Amino acid sequence: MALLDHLNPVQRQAASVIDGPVMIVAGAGSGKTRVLTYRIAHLLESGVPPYEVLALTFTNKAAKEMKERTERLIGRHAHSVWAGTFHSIFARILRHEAETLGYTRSFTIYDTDDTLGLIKNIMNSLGLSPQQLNPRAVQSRISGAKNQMVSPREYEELAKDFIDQKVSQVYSEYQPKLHKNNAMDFDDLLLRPIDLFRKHPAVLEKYQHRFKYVLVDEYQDTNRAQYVLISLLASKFRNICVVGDDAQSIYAFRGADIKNILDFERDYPQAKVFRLEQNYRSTRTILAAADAVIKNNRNQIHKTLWTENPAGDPVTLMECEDDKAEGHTIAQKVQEHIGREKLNLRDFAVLYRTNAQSRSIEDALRRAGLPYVIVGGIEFYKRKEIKDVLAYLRLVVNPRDEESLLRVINVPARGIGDTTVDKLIEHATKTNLSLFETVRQVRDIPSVTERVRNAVAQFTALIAKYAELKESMSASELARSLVDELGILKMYKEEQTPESLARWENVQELLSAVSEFVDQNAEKASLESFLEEVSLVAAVDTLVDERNAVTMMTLHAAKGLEFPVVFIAGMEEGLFPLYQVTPDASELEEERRLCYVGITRAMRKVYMTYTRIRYRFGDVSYPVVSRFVSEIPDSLLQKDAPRRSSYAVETVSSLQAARRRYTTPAPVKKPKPTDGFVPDNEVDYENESQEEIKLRVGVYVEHEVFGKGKVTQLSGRGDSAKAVVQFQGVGPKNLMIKFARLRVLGS
DNA sequence: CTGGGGCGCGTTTTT
DNA sequence: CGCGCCCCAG
Repeated sequence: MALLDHLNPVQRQAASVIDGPVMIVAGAGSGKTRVLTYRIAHLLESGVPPYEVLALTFTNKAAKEMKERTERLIGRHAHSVWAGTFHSIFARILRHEAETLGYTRSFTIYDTDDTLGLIKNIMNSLGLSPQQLNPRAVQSRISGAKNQMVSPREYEELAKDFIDQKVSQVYSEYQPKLHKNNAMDFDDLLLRPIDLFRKHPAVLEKYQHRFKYVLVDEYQDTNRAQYVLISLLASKFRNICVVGDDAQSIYAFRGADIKNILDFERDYPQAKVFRLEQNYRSTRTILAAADAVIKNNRNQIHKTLWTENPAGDPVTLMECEDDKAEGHTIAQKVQEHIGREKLNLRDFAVLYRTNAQSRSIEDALRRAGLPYVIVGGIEFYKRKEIKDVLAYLRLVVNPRDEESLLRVINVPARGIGDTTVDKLIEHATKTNLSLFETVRQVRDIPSVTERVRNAVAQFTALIAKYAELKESMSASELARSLVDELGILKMYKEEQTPESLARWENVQELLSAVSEFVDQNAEKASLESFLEEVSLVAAVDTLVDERNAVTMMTLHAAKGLEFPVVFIAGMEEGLFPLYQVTPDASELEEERRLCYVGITRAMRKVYMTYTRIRYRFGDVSYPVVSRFVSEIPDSLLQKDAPRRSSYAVETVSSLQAARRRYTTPAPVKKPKPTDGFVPDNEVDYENESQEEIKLRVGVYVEHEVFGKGKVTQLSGRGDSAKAVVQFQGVGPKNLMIKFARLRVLGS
């Protein structure tokens, strides 16, 4: 049987037209990835060398899946295909061409936290206080401008209002500063290649020949810069194939332009367009519900998705008293399903609009003993202790990286305080030297005391030492040795709080991640490449399929995934659709597309929940059910009886909760889940809850630091529960129970 | 210069 | 409600 015989007729055509521009409009669940992989396989079978094929995606996970599936079809040959995210592919190209652009190939990639820090520093030097101008707003405007390819100069001309003028000032400093730091932000990873290609036609031509066949996944999510980049690369051979679904465009907020997909036929008049409209994933009811919602969008290419699947169950809507009841209801439904059908925990997904919603659901699942994984949330690589170590590694690789320098110059505390740092910066500005140079020549600054000079000198010697060791040590040896020398692990270990122990674990986890990276990438495993990979991992990338657990994530993170049973929590006006004031039409349409994405993740069953009382920002609201629910006809909807909140006695799962909150292993290659909970043998839950229950006023307890004492007062519930304990010889202390690790001694 | 405590702030979604 | 940041005391 020939390769393409496994496809339906439209899929087959879409996969077999090799030359010229092709657009595949692929509805949800219509076998998009299948077509893409078969298309690549077919290209290779037709004699196209794998290294001439470039497949661009938005997440590493999607790229990896595409590659693996192609390899499964036609073998190792497919391994040399260039498949990756926009950002990682162009970062790779930029490493090769860095010198042409005035960077070194060791340039650092700044994530949003790093750039925010940079923006704050610039604002500070310009005398702009964060009160008068929110640094985050500045950041978002600068990034927006860059996505639209508006230069600092152009921005200045366009800036009319007061805020834009200030932003313009910052932007004008920002870009040169990045360059000076030998650093690029996420936007630069797309913009600098455009610069490169435009200024150096020979380089462009080299890559045009390199990538004769370009495929783009999730084309509806491309922004202006990505669009230009694709056009440049494909303009010579015009073998470009884009796949997308305008109904699933959910990233307009960060510059994705739905016009890119709508205009494809105009850009490439000879383009062949294929529509994949048969859905293989969902029941008829689910599709009908999704369609009923999306058709309220005016701005939409009309599509008729159909399926041969059975009608299936209606969508179930469940009203809950509050978020606690909501979590409880979800947990209960999961258990019901598992008791009734042959379903695994991994068959369930709980989707929500905002990460903040996860907590109450988490609590409920934990209480029900249901293992779960959270995709995203507070990410591993954004944790303070991790960022600190990474900043050292970055500095070793790229001493011009001023943000990293400032981050760690006094971490762990070595007596170089703000005053000293200000002096250093001032001196650097005056002498026009880089900050690292200035720091190296600290002896020339008279106002710095001898003691501080020595501290600074030691710091630079440390960095210099590792910069040299880098030539003879593997990345993992270097990281281990640096961390040891810094005494970071020791410091966290000695602090003996649950947070610090969790940080200790995280740093250990980071070191294992480096080792693993080195093991898996052999001679290619430079420190630079490790750092790059780390900067470019997305939350979804860390989702492990092997783990049997309920998956929790935002609706955004769920795109591209599918689950037999899907819960969408928080179907409330204001929350989903999310808005602060009155939403404008286009924002509302994006929210609606997000709802469409959510519903179409489900294969067999969709549950929606909403609450009558919602706690947000610490106060209450009494939301009304989301308009998206109302858009689903009654014939497809089944309303469950309202759920009361459960008034069961609350037990505080102290240690466990605290540790979990601060421990989030998610290393690079074979990542562990970003967050979650798996009952295991390490902790005895029974005992733990018992201790909690026994915690009453009058009881004697023991604390690791304060010693023995008597509980005199209890307040709060759940994670915020506190106890006042009268310690012998120490006096009264107000403690958060979840952190305090109190050992109950008896009455 | 460091650390702790208190205040005020924001809070969408992500490469 | 939780976190980050600032200020204050040591």
